[in-house]
Amino acid sequence: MNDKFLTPYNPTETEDRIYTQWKESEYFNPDKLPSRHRTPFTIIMPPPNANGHLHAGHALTLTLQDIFIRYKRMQGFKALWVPGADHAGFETQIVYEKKLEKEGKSRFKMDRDVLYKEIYDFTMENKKFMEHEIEKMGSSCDWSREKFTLDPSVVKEVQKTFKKLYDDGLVYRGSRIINWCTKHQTSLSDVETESKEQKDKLYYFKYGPFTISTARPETKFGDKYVVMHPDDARYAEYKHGQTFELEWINGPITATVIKDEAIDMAFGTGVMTITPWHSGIDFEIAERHNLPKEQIIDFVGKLLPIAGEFTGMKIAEVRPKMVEKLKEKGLLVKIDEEYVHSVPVCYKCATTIEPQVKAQWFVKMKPLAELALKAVKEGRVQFMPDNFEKIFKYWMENTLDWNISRQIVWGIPIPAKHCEKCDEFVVDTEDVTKECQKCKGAFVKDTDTFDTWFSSGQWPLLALGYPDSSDFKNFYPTDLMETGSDLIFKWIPRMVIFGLYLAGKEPFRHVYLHGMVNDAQGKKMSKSKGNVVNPLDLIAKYGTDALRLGLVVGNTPGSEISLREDKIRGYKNFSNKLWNITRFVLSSAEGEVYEGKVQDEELAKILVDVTGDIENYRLHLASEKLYHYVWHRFADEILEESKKILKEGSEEEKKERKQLLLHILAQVLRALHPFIPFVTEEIWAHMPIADKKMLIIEEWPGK
RNA sequence: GCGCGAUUAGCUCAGUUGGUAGAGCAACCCAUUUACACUGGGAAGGUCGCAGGUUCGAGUCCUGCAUCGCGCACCA
Repeated sequence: MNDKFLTPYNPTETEDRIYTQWKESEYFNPDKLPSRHRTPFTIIMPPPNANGHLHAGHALTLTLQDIFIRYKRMQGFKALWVPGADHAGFETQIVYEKKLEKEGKSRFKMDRDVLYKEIYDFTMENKKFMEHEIEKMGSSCDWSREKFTLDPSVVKEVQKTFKKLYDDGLVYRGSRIINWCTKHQTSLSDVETESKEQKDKLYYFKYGPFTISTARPETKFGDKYVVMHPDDARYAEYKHGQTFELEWINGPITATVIKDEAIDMAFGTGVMTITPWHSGIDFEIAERHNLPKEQIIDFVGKLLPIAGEFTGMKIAEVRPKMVEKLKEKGLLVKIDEEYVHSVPVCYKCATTIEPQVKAQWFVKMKPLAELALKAVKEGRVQFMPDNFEKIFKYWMENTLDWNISRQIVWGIPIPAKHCEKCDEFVVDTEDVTKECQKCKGAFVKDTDTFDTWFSSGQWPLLALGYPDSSDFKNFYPTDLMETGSDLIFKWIPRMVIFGLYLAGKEPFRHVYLHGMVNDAQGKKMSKSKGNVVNPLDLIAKYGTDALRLGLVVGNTPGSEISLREDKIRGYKNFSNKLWNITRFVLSSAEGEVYEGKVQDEELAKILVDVTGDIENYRLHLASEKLYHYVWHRFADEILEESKKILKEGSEEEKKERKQLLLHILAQVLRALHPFIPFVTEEIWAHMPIADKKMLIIEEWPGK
């Protein structure tokens, strides 16, 4: 027996060496697998952001995907797992802006090209860390196929998709209400905002014969339309279109009555004035009745000249001052101090979103969402756990047009131009149009970039080299998409849509969504709370195998998991237990070669069970069953009873028992390999088995 | 306001089709160098959130309620 089993298992010493062996074997590459591997099984890795280090959530997703890939590879599938890296437009730009802030710089004072180059270098540097960490997790992904979301071929294809959507009438440029982050100076899509509940004051003002209420008096300077529900009996005497004179903030104005069903009669007085430039609802009302829109607040959050004496002031400053002024004019009716409502905030900096009207590129979602909805209803895309199907459908039935323009440099440029003179625009992927056909003015390139999710949404296609590559022909549609449940809106629907729209086929058949990884007390990890767990620290202490098992056992699909160190420590002990079992088996069976003749019905039955569990995405059960069998059945009982047989049995009984021990150990190593690949591969190398291959391509033991 | 999820041992969580409650950790007792102390054996610990219902039988199915968490909407 090898002396190495005389000392406890050392993950740190083992893991990097084994990973190198796997890489050298080239078995991560499906084209290099032995001939028994014919039917493709494909997973596209959700590309981690290339702007920093991996967190616990990455550790979980990589573990789950690697388990499925290794399992399928052992079963004889032509397993492909495509790794990637995401430039993560807005998020990376924010990370870099924070870095600039620390250095006392601002991106708004920098040349665009210089800034782009700096973020590019920063990203390339961080991409290396991220890739190294994917390797540390034991991920058996095919590095020869790795893609980056800013690879020239990817950029080109994303721009072509934009052109195609435009030609098909599914992308349009429009001046519509958008979510504007005054800190980051960019528009955001609806999924890039969050709701924040807060308590504000609700002000009631006299507006001619009416009393209106508002939480945002500072937007009211230009309000000239007063709106009420057509069925509201209280205001039946006022007719739609009727005008009246009134005294308002900065003097007398003429206002018009508008009747619209969007008004909630139960709210406040049932009457409101509208500010179409700074409110989604008001914008819609204005659109319906063809009313003018006027900007009150500029893009940095300061009042425009329409505010008269308040021009140039910030919102927070203006609000009390103008309320005071209205009070002096006798127009303040009352103030409700306890008005609790939610406001949209930037999901990254929590700055309150200022709705603005701005010319942007939009994707017309309804016809595309219908494609996705149909695919899900027909079962061509299935969710695990299946309650996500309901959420997906609801979302697809209630889509808003998607703003894909971002006013940031870090991203894929939108291939469009507009005329300096008349604002005519043109989509130009080849950069050939120089002059406006309408007015002969000069065209300038759009400086906006795409929403990251516009390119990420096409990732299953792009990662496989859509449209012409052989990989795309061989491996699309993919089999499984494993990602966090928080991406059910941001990402999953967009991938389904683009897959169906561009390739005519759903991008994946199954979606497995894991829950968020929380700290030991079940609290969300965040830098501000200081409870962030770094997977690399855990790997250094307990080994990757232990971390992987700790993330998988008892973790049901979709539900949150509390990451506790004592649990991971327990699974480090399991690796060592397996190590010592091997020590006992190999020393007991010294000189014996595994003949593969014995069977063990009990184990065979468990392996059938485990196989069923994995097939049905019950990894938490599969892993626990194996753990329990190895520790409490194989070690505690079978090994113990073997001691007596090996000591007192006949020669025949001894030989049979040795074969049985080798058999169980071999089967258990195979079955555990997807879960704890390092220690099993290491032990496998010392098994007395003739003509064995590396464990990574050995046959899966269950039926 | 609408929707989703959770509520099971001290803690963190399993419990696949309804058939006398499980794991890991912690705590308790015993064993003291055993393949493994990163160990073994043992014992203890739960009216499965509450109230009804269906059933021969409910942690599991149905209804209602409560508490916690999350998402969406409104956000005048």
